[in-house]
Amino acid sequence: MLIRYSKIFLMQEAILVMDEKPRNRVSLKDLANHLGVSKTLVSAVLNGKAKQYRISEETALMVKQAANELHYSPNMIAKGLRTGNSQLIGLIVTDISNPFYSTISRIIENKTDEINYKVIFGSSDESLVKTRQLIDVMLDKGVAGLIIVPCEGSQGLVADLHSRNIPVVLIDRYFPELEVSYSCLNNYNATRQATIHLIEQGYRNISLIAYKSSLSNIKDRILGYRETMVAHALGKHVNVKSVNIDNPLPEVEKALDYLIHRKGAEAVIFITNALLVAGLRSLNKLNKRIPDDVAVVGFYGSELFDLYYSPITYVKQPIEIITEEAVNTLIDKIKYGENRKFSKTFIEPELVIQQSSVKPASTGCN
Amino acid sequence: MLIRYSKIFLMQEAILVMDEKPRNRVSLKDLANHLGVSKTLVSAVLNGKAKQYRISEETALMVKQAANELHYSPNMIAKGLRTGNSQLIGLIVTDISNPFYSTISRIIENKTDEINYKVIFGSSDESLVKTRQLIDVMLDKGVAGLIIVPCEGSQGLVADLHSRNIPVVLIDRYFPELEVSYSCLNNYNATRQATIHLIEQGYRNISLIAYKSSLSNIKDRILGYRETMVAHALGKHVNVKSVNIDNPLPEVEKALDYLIHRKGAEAVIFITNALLVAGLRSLNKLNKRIPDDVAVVGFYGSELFDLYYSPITYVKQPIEIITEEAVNTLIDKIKYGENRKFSKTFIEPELVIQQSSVKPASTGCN
DNA sequence: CTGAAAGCGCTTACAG
DNA sequence: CTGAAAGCGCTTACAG
Repeated sequence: MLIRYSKIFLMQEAILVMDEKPRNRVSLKDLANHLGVSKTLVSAVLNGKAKQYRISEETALMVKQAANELHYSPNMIAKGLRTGNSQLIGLIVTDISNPFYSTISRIIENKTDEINYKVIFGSSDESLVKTRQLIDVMLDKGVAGLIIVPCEGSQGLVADLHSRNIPVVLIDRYFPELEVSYSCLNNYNATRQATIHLIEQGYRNISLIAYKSSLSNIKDRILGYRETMVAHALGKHVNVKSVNIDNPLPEVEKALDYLIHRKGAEAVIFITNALLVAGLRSLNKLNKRIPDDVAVVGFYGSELFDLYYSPITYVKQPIEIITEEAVNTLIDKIKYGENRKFSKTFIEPELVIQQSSVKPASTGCN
Repeated sequence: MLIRYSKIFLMQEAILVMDEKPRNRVSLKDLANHLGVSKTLVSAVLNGKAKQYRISEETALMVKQAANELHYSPNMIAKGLRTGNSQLIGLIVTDISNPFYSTISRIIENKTDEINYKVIFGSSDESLVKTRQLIDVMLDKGVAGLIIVPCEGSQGLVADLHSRNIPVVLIDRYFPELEVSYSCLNNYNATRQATIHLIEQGYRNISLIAYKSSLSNIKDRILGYRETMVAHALGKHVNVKSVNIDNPLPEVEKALDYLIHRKGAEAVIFITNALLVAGLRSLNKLNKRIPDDVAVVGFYGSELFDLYYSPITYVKQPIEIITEEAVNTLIDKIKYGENRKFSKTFIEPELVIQQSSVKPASTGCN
């Protein structure tokens, strides 16, 4: 084995002396010349248009065989330039290193693989400027369409894309004022379910910790909680604390301290994964036990939460379904044009109930 | 606001009647015509070659202004076809939804952004076939180079890339028999440090749980443990259990049961994050407390492990440094050719010591 | 200082 | 059934 590779290196060095970049790709022209036919013919056969061009089966077979033998593989850049389709789609998320978004990326990868598209991604970090830059670069690269987790204030960018008839689908968040397709969790129902569950467990004084944000997902989550509380005549216990999106820990700690000690909170809903992590840290620091001192419901649980001393109840997002819907919509748009139809999708959440929200020595349902 | 967007939609519909795809990008030609100059001139100016072509400053300024006003932005596909550089780099990881690899992706994104490259990614799922397909597709898309987490048995593919003089850098794993650049953790030292730490804590009967794999990172981790044990005259306590890479949970459980009950293991090192998670689940099930019944050291900790009832000691990978080194090497190769230099980099790990590996009622160091 | 022309590797009317 | 030619939007010798 070792010897074999050494050999390759020796050969390689020899080649290098002659030519710095021996990227010996065989082109359509090479193939055509080799066979003594025209590029048109080869192109037609290799694109499965032999029938349409009424090319004889023998000829077609000959071309295909040669293509295999010579390891011909089409230059997608040239193809893209000619057809205007690079077989690339752009994905703009908040941060690819966030497991939620990397999971979305993976699902998009799987779905687009089937139709031979590749994904180029970018992280916006919730920045409008970065989002704009990413969109521009991706368009320059010739993406056929975009899937975007839109940041706050990016309505204009998205509307612009739409008005230029560029296929775009929003995911995770949407803009109610825009007629741009999206696929999201039903965030209203998510906190609604969480709240009802806590009420059924016998909790009354239920608080919610959120982000300061005008994004649809955040607003809907707050609304779902608030309206459910009011509907159960618990309006007087509605307490929403909104913290800054970056470095939420100190604010969360202060909020929890306040909610528990001043407001008598018996249960807290954390509406994002990062808030939950900050919340658990804070509760440890405040020496509060879950669920004995305070019940907890989170969002989008990591499997590690199952290992917590008090496994955490959380709102599960059917990410796979949400994402697949977005991809399907995008593919549809790429095929038939952006403005053909406007698809809004809300996927229902699932509440995974674990120990953290179950009332100890349960007093039963109300 | 709402009204403004409605208006846009109405206009849009009007346009649509006339033309299905009004992608009104302005091209170099458009710009040249608009200005009454040649494409050559415009191209030179916009590529910062005004000086080189001795173009007057006024002319250059005029061109730049017009480019801004008309929102000209170069078609990278055309540019890529002509120059043979698509400003794209390919990233092949095991699974982009794995936080370790998505973190790598993010760092690569940041680094390549600086030089205006975009990343297309693909997940190999440790499959040779998928790896081959991904490489082919990415090459077809014209990537300027590749960063690869190579799966088992992919030496041939990597060597082939190298011999075709395609810039490639391996990350996380390497093939000692290939002269292909890589950037990895010093895995030997990682388990070495972990083992020494446990020995210093007074543990003697230390086991290790690994994957069945011939990959360098796995082999080095096992070796680091084994040799350190032997060096401390603990060879008789060397116990390595290797489980299957997919669905490790049942095997890990069986292994732990055996190691603890038959072999009297006092401490266990889990050499990947997934193994650690499986290990914690299993220990819970076996009713073993950490570190009282058994001490634990893991790899690449999630911040959630800090929240565990017994915060987990783990080997921290300086992912940022490892990745940046890989990117720098790749960029270098893209600029100067793959075979210019062969860079092997091992980054030193850092052991983050927490409660899970600290001997209770400590008997001190040996 | 500036422009006409060729060509990157494809596809697609068009002509035969 | 098959091929010559144009053209996608760029860059780069080359000529002036």
